[in-house]
Amino acid sequence: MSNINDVAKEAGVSITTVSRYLNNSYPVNVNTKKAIQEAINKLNYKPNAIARGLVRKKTNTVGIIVPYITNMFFPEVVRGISDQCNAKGYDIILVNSNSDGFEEKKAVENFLERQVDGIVIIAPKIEKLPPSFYRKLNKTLPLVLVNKYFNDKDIVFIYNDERDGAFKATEYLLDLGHKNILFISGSENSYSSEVKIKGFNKALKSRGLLQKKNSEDNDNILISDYTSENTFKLIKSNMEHVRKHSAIFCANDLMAIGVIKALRSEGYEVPRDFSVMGFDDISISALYEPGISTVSQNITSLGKVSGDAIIKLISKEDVVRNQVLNTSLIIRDSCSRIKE
Amino acid sequence: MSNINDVAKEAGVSITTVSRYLNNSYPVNVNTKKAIQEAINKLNYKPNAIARGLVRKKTNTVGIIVPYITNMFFPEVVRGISDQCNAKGYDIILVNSNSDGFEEKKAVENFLERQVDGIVIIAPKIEKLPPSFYRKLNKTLPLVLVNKYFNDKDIVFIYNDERDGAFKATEYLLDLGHKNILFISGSENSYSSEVKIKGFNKALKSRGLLQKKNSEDNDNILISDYTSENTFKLIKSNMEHVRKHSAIFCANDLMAIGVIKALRSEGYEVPRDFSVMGFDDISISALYEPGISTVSQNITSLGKVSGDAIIKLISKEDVVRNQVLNTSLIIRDSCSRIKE
DNA sequence: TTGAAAGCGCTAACAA
DNA sequence: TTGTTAGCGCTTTCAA
Repeated sequence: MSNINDVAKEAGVSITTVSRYLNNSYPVNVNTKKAIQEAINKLNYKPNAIARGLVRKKTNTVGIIVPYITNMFFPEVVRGISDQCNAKGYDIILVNSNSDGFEEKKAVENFLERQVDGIVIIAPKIEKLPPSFYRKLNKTLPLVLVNKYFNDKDIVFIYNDERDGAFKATEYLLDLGHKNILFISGSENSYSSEVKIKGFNKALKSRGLLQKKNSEDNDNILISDYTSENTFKLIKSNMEHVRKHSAIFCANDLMAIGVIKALRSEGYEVPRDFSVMGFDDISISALYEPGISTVSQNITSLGKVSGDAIIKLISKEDVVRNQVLNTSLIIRDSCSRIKE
Repeated sequence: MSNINDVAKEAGVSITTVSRYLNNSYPVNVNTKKAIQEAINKLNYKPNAIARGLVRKKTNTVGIIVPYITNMFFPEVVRGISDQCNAKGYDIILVNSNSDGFEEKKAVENFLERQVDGIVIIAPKIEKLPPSFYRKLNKTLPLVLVNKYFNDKDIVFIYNDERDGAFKATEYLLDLGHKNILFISGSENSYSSEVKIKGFNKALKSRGLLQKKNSEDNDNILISDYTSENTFKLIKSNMEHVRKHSAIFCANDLMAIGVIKALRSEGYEVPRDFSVMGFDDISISALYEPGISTVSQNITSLGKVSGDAIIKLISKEDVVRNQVLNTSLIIRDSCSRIKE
């Protein structure tokens, strides 16, 4: 591997001039330019980004932390961020946290050592890591938090309006005449399930349908785990309870598929006997039969906007602190008007 | 941000001693250790990996190039590589090439400038970039090529035996009594489709069923584009031709779903009227109804083995040059014995 | 338009 | 067990 010295020697100039030519930072004589370029070609020289990063105190790198890269939702977001960053000359260091707060913290510290210019955390573990962690980090370097939110006016948050998505989906079901809607949550106390339940309840309340009880014995909510398999089992073993409802609203599409399969295995048809609504609009939902009505999370623009934001923060441009993206209802074939 | 000088001053020792403590490279007095650690804590010091990389000529980074991060197959591979690398203290720089040879080349050059310790290319564009490109790269630094192969005894290749997978799938169809099998290819002249067609033809030949023709008018092969939508259309507009066959073997699962949907919309049922076989075993295939019989590519171990290989290459350990992983037949419900 | 030299933060050879 | 010093490959003042 040749370095800038070799090039300078070969071209018969000083390394300063080579550097200037490389970076276009000062005028260089045309003939000198030619000589340098020839030397570069001859030696197959490539500037060392590490050395450059050391002196410039800028690595043109952004760190991304993702909970599960295998989760369909996230690669799409990573892709959006990565596209924006690459276009501006930044590279991506990607770390998979397994949705573990400790791993996330380790990744952040590693990023700091690596002198990344900015950090994007997708679905940060705000249930595990205290707000102070993120606040302090946000003071240290450009930071963007994606798809979660807590109250802080200095941090840049970019997320989908899941609450409104759940609200719209519930309204749609209500408009179809369903009065007893069962909600299948994906986890007990996560940010995402709480937000969706809020939207769900808001819609019920607006029609005077919200039962006034403490949340403990909410009997129109069942808790599953975001997987198709376990939701299948959950429905099968709670059929008696399920039968009291005419529509089932699931916190993600995978669970909606589990529900449909369970219902079928009990001899029911969707949407004939039950309406089933999903959330996320993963690619399966369009391919499945029946096509699953769901809430689209606008994943692509989530990534694009996040990538845009981190680049702007790094460039010290203004960025809106709190960007909430619209979700939209995707109507396919898994819901129908209630039979009287 | 404090540096090693600040720590040394604070602890009242030289920077060498701090460095030794940090790297555990030489014995340091217990009290000195304590003083240094206190200084580190007080100043919240983190070693600068860039500076360290410059002098050590090692960045603990591996570059990964992936054609489409949104393609379901690839995140799984990336995950495997990333797990292995992280466990050994390496970070991942990820670049999405859009399966474009030029982008891939740019990414490689960028990696070289960034002084990565090794490069893993998933599905390298060997149809566009000449073998010489990879051979030269392989002489420059540790390189692993995943899921493609060309004849070179110095490069480390890790790939699934797609040929054998296609062979086994075809044999299975043959064993069910199907004599007229239609193959849906995903592209015209790609490595992957050629390899699968070879396996397909080998099975036919072994039963004396291979038509002796030039490949131009192979009338048991239809060319699609790996998407569900276009395969749907292709089947619809070629129904007359399709009807001459009793089984359809698709080069990926998405196309299998497109085929099933098209068949349904023509009033047929799968597997009653046609048997349909996929390839890849993406997660939809288990959830779809009917469950799609397919060839599993062993994606997880593809990533794991690749990650392992690049680390070993970097550590100058021995690595098998040519690792082919077994594919396996996953039998679900989309194929049945032919009706007489 | 060009060059000499300092220095980015760190490691490692050499010396003590 | 510790410190001095050179230098990794580059950018950037300062001076010419």
